[in-house]
Amino acid sequence: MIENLVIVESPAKAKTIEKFLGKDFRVVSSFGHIRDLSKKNLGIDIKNDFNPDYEIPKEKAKVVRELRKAASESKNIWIASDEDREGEAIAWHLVSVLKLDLEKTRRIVFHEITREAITDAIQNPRKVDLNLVNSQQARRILDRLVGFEISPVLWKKVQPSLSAGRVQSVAVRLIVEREREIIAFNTESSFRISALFHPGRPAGDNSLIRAEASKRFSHEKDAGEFLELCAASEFMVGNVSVRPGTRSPAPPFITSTLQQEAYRKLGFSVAQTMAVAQKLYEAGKITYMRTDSTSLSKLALAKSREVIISSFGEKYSKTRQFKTRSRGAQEAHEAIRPAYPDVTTVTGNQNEKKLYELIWKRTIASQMSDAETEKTTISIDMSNSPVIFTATGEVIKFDGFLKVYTESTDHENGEDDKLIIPPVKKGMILLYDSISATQKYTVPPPRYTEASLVKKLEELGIGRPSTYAPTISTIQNRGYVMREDRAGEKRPVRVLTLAAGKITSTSKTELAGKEKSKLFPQDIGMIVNDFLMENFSDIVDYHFTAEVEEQFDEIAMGKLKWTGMLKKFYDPFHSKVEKTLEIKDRKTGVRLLGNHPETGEPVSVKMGRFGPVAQIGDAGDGGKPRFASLTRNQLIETITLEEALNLFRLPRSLGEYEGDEMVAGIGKFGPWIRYRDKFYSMKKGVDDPYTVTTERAAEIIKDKEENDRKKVIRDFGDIKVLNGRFGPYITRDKQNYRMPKGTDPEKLTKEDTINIISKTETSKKST
DNA sequence: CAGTGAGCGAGCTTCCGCTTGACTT
Repeated sequence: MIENLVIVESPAKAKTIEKFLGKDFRVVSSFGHIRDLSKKNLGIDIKNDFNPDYEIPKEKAKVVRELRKAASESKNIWIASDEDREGEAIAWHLVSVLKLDLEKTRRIVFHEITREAITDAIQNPRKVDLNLVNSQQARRILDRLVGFEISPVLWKKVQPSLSAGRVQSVAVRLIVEREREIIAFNTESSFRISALFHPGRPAGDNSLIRAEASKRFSHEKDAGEFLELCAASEFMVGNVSVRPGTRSPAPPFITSTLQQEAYRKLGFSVAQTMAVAQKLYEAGKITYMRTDSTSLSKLALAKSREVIISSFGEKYSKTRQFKTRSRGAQEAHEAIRPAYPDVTTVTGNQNEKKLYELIWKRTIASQMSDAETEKTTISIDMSNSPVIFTATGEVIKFDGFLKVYTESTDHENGEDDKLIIPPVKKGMILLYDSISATQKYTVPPPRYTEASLVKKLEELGIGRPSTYAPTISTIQNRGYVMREDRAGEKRPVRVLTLAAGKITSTSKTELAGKEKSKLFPQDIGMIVNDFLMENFSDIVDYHFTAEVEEQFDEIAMGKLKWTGMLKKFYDPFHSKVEKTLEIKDRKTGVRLLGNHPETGEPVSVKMGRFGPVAQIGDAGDGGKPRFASLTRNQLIETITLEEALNLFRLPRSLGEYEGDEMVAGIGKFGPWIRYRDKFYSMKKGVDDPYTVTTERAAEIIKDKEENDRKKVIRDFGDIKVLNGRFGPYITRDKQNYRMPKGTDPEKLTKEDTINIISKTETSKKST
């Protein structure tokens, strides 16, 4: 018999805690929730006060078996699941599944994983808080009702296998609406005037002052006239102001900020960040990575202080505790920090090292002094114009936390790098080195990255640390959005430059609209979003989660009955579901583009059975419409009549090669040529399926065939020795086998290859 | 891997939030 059994959620936590408790304690883990609503159907008896039908999922059967055994062998049971709504529910399910006594079971919580906190927790047990449990049940049931009643409506009225939910549908809405802002955006350009001044004779770069004019000019002509004014003007220093300032460090990482910074500084996807952090956590190198709290344990504060003082000196230390800002935070864990702040680097792969270093720097910097700065602003007046030039410069007087870490921003171009301003006085005459008018374009709002979407969701209080990464996967798996790159387009930039009294004009180009790893909505995402906006606007409302969260809080405080809250939500919601099911037609997002210029038939685009499709003509009156699939990057919302008509030019015949026809088309993976039932890819950026000639097509086929011939080194019928991207290999039944080192592929016999294959097969089985 | 786009019907899909392995390649 074991004296005491402690149940926690995470096995890594169990291991740590066991070390702190004596041998009278055994610590086991529940691996999160052990029970959930039935998977097969709704899992809720609506008529019977929303009575939930809980079951133990298959993958949890083993854990539950082991927990039951451990419980039966123990005298006292302590449930130490996390101190939040979900943790309380886990405790309650454990009581129920392990058939414990609700009155006798000791519920304890650790605010941090330190000996002190754990001993303190053991001395202050309480009972399971049923109000908190009920608020979790309300949350769980509401999410199930929303997801499992709206999704089937989508299957009937839009497309099978789609999904909707309180969290994912808002994530999609954000992306769709941002795209529409970008589509509607009108790019304008104006001329921005910047100048380089110097006091008297130029004395090298150090004495140059970079200043910007207060006025911008819409047209090149006006900008040119202003430069002429400048050529004839005298420049004099107006005001000089020197102001001290401070900069403070960012709070320690929580899940969302870690995801953002790992994306900005290391280029990690949200899922990748979580996977690497999980490794570090399991290895005991960092604290728990799914958290919404910025607070640090007393121990971490003290340790960080020691590290800072010994590395940088007393002056650099400033112990601080940050208030958690995020909405709906439940603060069951600490911030994400190094388990041992005195450990600066860790072993492990490159990504683990990089992420650890980032976490270490952020934590340490948060406990360091403010940086002290001095900001200088001077204005420069013109003798013949009211336009004023302004120059700003900043110097760091004391670096403080900046010694270790600076937070990145989402703005890619850090063009406002602060320069040092040489000492100047009011009334001093300045000479220009050069003054230029540069064409600047306005930019549309940026598309979301995975990380910036997480940031936005968190601001809205939607989703939890454990669900940000899965939510982003879900909306991509459903095809609602895709993470993509765009090459961007070149556009002209006009520059006028005044130097030594002469104005010259030049033309440059810049790249506009280049995108890397951004979230683009797809047609089906836009259609589903519009459908939800039309029929379930309250569910996809940005405030919906915040409003129900308020009610969950009231349930937790015992001020509101959870079944009553659900009824009040469900009745009007369900009648909307019923009403929406009465809609006759499927929503296809159909858009009429105009009429065919020759036949006059209507041309439209819509979501078809196999994806977005363009259509010429109607099906009624025995008419046979023609169809063509849209290509990647074309949207139903933005495609033009001309682009749609162009789609019908493919597939097109390219003439004959050695007596057989060649056909060009565009597929999922780019343009192709079909010849004798085989497909040949066209070269990206070289060949265009609309214009490729018969000769060029024949050449592509010849090249490919020659490459294929080179590819086969030995041919033994069912077994072949081939030349691949990574060198020679053996293939049989679509299975590939590596060549042992030092073999000459030309000399292989069939026997040899069979030997190699059987050797690889047996070594595979043994692992 | 790429082409399809008639219609019917059975059986399937789906949520959010807590936790990690056990599976494949």
